[in-house]
Amino acid sequence: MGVTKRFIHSDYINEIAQVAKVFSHPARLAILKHISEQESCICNDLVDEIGLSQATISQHLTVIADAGLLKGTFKGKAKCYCINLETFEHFRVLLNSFFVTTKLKCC
Amino acid sequence: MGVTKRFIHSDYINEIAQVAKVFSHPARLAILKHISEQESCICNDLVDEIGLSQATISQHLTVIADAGLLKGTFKGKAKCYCINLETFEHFRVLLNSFFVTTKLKCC
DNA sequence: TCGTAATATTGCAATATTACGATAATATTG
DNA sequence: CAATATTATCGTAATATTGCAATATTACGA
Repeated sequence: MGVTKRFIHSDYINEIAQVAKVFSHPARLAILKHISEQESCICNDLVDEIGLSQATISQHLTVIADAGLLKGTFKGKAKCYCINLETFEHFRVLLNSFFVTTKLKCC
Repeated sequence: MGVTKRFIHSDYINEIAQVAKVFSHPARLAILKHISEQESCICNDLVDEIGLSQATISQHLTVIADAGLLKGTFKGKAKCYCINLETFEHFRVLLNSFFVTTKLKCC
């Protein structure tokens, strides 16, 4: 089918899966890395740095932004992206919580 | 195209993306949770607990096992699964490292 | 060895994802 | 306003993923 049956799982499980999905593509990780290293970043820079087309980079940026991981402002012609640290930290804690709570009960 | 261009990224980035992918499906998270809560687990129990077919559960178990997250032994007719804590902890540290190192350099 | 129970594999249909070229939209500069 | 630069969106092709029924395999007990 190709469609994930989310309704059979808890909200907690679904949220973690959704968060993990954002980080499950190397291009998105690379984008996050690049943005973090430059404090702010222009999409066109990313196109040069990473070897993907502008359209593809823009798509990945949308996924990252939809997850709430970006704060975008305009600076000159280019859109200036910045990582939303609050969301980023929230995701770190969320993912870690899965590991910790799972580990505690394991054999 | 549908095919991820892994060769343009570093091994580190690719490894983290691969790990995140394992955790990016709610069924796999649910399976890990169930196994951890029962110390050991039979696939058929998972089929009852989670609302997916035996074939689908088995497929997800393969993905989890291929990642090195399971230790499987035989107990009676059923296969007894147990989480590989070393790998599990390794993955936790790996994912966390991405967050920590990215965060440190961010604006 | 035969039957049974449990798990794995195969094949398929439906949907999702990835990637890119073309083009549109938006903002800045002249 | 026109030209330019930058980013977003659309359409499309190729591949991946998800899920299940059917079947195969495996292990055990009679």
